[in-house]
Amino acid sequence: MKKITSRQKILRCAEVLFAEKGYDGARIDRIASEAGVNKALIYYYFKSKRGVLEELFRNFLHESSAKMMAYVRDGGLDGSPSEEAQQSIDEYFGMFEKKRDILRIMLMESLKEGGGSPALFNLVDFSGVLSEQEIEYFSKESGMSSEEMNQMFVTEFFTGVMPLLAYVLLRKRWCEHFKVPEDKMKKYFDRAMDMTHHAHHKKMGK
Amino acid sequence: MKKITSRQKILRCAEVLFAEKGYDGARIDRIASEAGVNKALIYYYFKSKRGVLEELFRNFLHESSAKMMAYVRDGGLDGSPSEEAQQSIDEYFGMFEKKRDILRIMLMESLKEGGGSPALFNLVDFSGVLSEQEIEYFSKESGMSSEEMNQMFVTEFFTGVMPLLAYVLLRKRWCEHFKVPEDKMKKYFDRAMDMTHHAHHKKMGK
Amino acid sequence: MKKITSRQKILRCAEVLFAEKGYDGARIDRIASEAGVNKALIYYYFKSKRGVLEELFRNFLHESSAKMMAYVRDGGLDGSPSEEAQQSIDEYFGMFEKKRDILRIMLMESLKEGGGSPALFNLVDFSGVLSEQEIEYFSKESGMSSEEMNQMFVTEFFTGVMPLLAYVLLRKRWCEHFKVPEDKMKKYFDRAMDMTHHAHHKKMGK
Amino acid sequence: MKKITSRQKILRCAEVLFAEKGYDGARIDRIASEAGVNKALIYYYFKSKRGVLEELFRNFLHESSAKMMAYVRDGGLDGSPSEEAQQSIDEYFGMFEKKRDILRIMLMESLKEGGGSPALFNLVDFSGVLSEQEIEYFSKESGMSSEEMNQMFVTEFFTGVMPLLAYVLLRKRWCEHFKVPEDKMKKYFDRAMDMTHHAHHKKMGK
DNA sequence: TATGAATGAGTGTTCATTCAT
DNA sequence: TATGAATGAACACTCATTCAT
Repeated sequence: MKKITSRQKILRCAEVLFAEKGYDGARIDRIASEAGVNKALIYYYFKSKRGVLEELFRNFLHESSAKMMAYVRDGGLDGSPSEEAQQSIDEYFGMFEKKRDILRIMLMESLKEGGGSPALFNLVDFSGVLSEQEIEYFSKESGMSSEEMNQMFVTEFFTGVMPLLAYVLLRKRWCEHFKVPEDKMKKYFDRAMDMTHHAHHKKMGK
Repeated sequence: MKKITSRQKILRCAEVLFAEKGYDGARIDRIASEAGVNKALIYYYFKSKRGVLEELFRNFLHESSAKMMAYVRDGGLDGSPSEEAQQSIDEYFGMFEKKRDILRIMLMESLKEGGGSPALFNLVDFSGVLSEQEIEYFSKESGMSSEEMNQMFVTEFFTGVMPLLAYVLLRKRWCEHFKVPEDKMKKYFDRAMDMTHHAHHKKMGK
Repeated sequence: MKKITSRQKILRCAEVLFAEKGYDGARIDRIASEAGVNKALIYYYFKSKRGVLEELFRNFLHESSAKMMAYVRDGGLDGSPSEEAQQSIDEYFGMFEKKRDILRIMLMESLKEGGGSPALFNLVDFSGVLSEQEIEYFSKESGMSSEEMNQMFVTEFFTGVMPLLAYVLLRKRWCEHFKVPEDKMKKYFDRAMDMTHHAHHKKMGK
Repeated sequence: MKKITSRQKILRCAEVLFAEKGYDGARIDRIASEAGVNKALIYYYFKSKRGVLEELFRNFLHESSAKMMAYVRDGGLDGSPSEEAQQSIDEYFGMFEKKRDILRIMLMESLKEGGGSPALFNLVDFSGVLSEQEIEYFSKESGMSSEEMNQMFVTEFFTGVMPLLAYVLLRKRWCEHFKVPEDKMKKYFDRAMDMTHHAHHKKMGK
C-alpha cells in the first residue's frame, strides 16, 4: 500500500551496488538505471555520490544505536540480563543479518587507511549514543572502572562483533570454497562462538 | 647495496596505495609518480592494474603458505606443539603485522560480493598448499574426521584469524577514536584473546 | 508600500548574477534561490534563460532610448545645446551609473564574435528610435551629410561612450589594482575626458 | 617546416572558440575536435579548462610586456619620442590587431564582477614589467610625480587604449550594423582619435 | 501563481591502457 | 628497460527545461 518513493529506490539500489562492488567500484549510472530513475535525480536528493553513502550510514546508525540503547536501558549490561534485555540483544544481532549490505560497505570503508574514525566503531561505542549522565550512571551501577570498560569494548568488538560480522559477510563464499552446506556451516560457527566468546561470557556471569 | 629495481618500487607503492584507498580507489598514475617511474612501465611489467594486484597477492600467498606449511610439518597440529612448531606459528602470526597492507587489501577485496573465492581463505586453508597425499597423511595422523577438520577451520578463521586481522588493521584508528594508548590497547586485545580463543585451545590441549 | 512581485525579484537577481558571472556563467538555479522563488516560476514568466536576458535588454533600451530621444528633441544636437538638452544629456549619462549591471552584460554579450548586431550600438544609434521622417528632418536641420553623421556616431561611440563605459565598469577594480582612492580616480578620469573628448566638443561648438 | 605540435593546435583553437563564445560558452569537446586531438590530451597538457585560458593569457602578457618594455627603454615616454620608440609603439599597437582574439577574451573576463584584478590592466601598467629601480629612474627622468603618472595611466587607458580596443573588437559588427565599408570606418575612427586623444598628445608634446 | 519532482543532453574531468620511439 | 604523447570509454556531476499538481 505504501508508495515506494524514488528517493527510497535510489538508497536501496545504492546499498546493493556499493555492497557488490565497493563504494569506489560502484557507478552512479548503474544505481540510477537499476533504480529506474534519472541519474540527475540522485543529485537532486543527495548532493553527491558520497552523499548517498553518508545517508545510508546515517540511517543505519540511527537504527542500530536505537537498538543498542534499548539493550543498555533494559539492563543488558548489569549482571544477569533480563528477558527484555535478551530480546533487545537478539534484535541487535538480528540486524547483522538484515543489514548485511550496509555493514559490508561500512567495513570496507573502515579498512581504508585514509579516512576518519570508522562508523563501524559505533557498533560497540555507546558514548555517541547515551548522554554523559547516563554513561556515568551506568558505569557506577555496573561498578566498572574506565579500564574495565575499555577492556570490555575491546573484547566485545574483536572477539564478539568481528567474528559475527565476518561470518555474516563471508559465510556464503566460505561454503562455496570449502564445499560445506550453509546449515552445517552455521553449526560450526555457533559452536566456535560457544567455545570461545560465549564461554568467556558464561564464566564471567557466574 | 642491493639495488631496488623499478619493478620492486612499483609493487611497493601499489601495495601502499591500494591499502590506503582500496583497489578501485587507487590510481595507476599515482602509483607511477609515487614510484618515480613512467606509467607505461607498469604495463610493461604487469599487464594491467589487476595484474599488479595479482602479483602482490601471489607473492604474499607464496610466503604465507610456506610459513603455514612449515608449521604443519613441524607437527604444529598434532597434540602438543613442539618448540619448532611454536616458532613457526609465531613467524606466521608475525606476518600479520609485517604484511598488514596486503592483508588489508585482501580483506577489502574479499568483502566485495561479486568476485571469486577470496584469497583470504588461503590463510587457513592448506588444501591449496599441501598435496592430497600430505593432507590424507596428516588427517590420518591427527585422527580428525572431515567434520572435525571443518570445525577446526571455522574456529581458527573466525575466532582466531579474524580478530587478529581486525586488531592489526583497525588498532590505530581504534586508539584514536577511544583515546587509548597503543600499548594499553595491545594489553586489552591480548587479554581478550586469552580469555576466548586461547582459553579454548588450552582446554583442548589438555 | 509597493509590493515587489516575484517577476521583478527574478529580473533583479538575474541582472546581478549575469553581471557577476556573465550570461553563460550564471545559473538559473542560483537566480531562483537568490530571488527566493521556485526555478520553474522563471520559466512561467520568461520562456527561457535567454528570455530573461532579452527582457532585461528590452527594459533597458526602452528607458535609454526614451532619454536619448528627449535629448535629440530638446535640440541637443543642433549647435549650442539648450538648458533642457543639457539636463537630458546629464540624465542620459547618469544612466550609465545606475544601469551599470545591464551595460556590463550588454558589453560582454556584444564582445562575443558569434551573435547578431550588439544591442550596445543602440546607445548611439537613434535610427532604431526615431522615425525616418524625424531623422531626415533632423539631418536637414543640423545640415549634416550622411558622412558627417557617420563620423559623429563613430566619434561619440568610440571616444565618448566607450571610455565612459569602461570607466564605469572597471573603475572599482582599477582603484584596487593601482591603489588609488575612488574620488581621485574620478578626478583623473574627468580630466582625461576634458582633455580629449570634451576638448574636441568645445572646439566644434565654437 | 616547423612542426605544429598538438599543444599549439589546442591553444590556437581554444583562443578562437573562447573569443567566439566567451570562456563559459566555449566547450572543451569542441576545442578538442576542432584541434583534431583527443579531449583528454587537453587535460594532459593543461590541467583544466581554466588552465588553458591562463596559458593563453600568460603567453600574451609575455609578448605584450616585452613590447611595452622596449618602448619605454627606447625612451618612448620622455619628451619627443625617438624613431626607435615610434617603431616600438607601432609594434605595440599592431598587436591589438594581431592578438584581437585574446584581447577579446581578456576584456570579456575582465568585465565579470567576480574575479581578481583584470589581466587587461597590464596593458598600461609597467609596474609589473619593469624593476623598481627602472621605474624610479624613469619617473625621475621624466620629472613626473606619482599623481601625474596616475593621471597619465588613466588617460592612456581610458581614452587611448579602450577606444582602440573597442574599435578592433567591434569594428566588423559596427560596419554591418551601420552599413559602412571597413575602409571608411577606419577613416572615421582615425579621425576621431586624431581629434581627441592624439590632439591632446600633440598639445602636450609642444 | 507557485512548486517539488523529474529528465535529456551535455560538461568538465579522469582513467586504464596503448603506441611510437 | 624506459618514456612522452595520445586515446576511448567512462566518470561524477550539472544545467536548462518540463511536468504534474
